[in-house]
Amino acid sequence: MAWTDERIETLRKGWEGGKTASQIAEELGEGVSRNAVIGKAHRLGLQARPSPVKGGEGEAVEAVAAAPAAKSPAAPRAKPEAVEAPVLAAPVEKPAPRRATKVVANSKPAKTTLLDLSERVCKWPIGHPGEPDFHFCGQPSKPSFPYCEEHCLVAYQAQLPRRDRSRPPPPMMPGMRR
DNA sequence: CCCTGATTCGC
DNA sequence: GCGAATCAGG
Repeated sequence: MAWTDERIETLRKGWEGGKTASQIAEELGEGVSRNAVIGKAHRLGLQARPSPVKGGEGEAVEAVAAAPAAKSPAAPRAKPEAVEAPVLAAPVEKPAPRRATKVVANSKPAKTTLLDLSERVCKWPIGHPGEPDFHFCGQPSKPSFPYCEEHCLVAYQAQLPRRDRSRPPPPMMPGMRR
């Protein structure tokens, strides 16, 4: 989509108004990513917004190595390839202990509660509201859908001609009682 | 995991 | 000019 004056206006307004890039992207509608917003904002010169990363604090970590290009605007992005490990540092290098997903003995099923809901988890209710164990499906939702694949199939059923949908009753819906 | 903004770079 | 990919920090 093109950056019309109107959309740029929305962007500028939101950005200066303190909205996050995500919120602005959402406001601009589909087809506009958070990155698109940030990229455009910078190109427009709207910069300087509290970045969670910028503060960073300096501190000369290892010093020695020496980077000829010490003039990095912000976070320097070193390409993995070009990095040469200093031989004289780190006498005891640990081989990155992979954090195993240790599911020892007592691991709870971890039910998805109201508080766990987000844009990308399936919000299909399991059980009935008010019940002690009422929760939500919680599976990864289909992108841009409120439910996972499985529940989307149940939630979004093509409208059949009235004549034909008389007989086969619809499947049981969550929260439905008979 | 989720989120944030910043930067790069192929298109 | 654009923005996905990626980085880096919370």
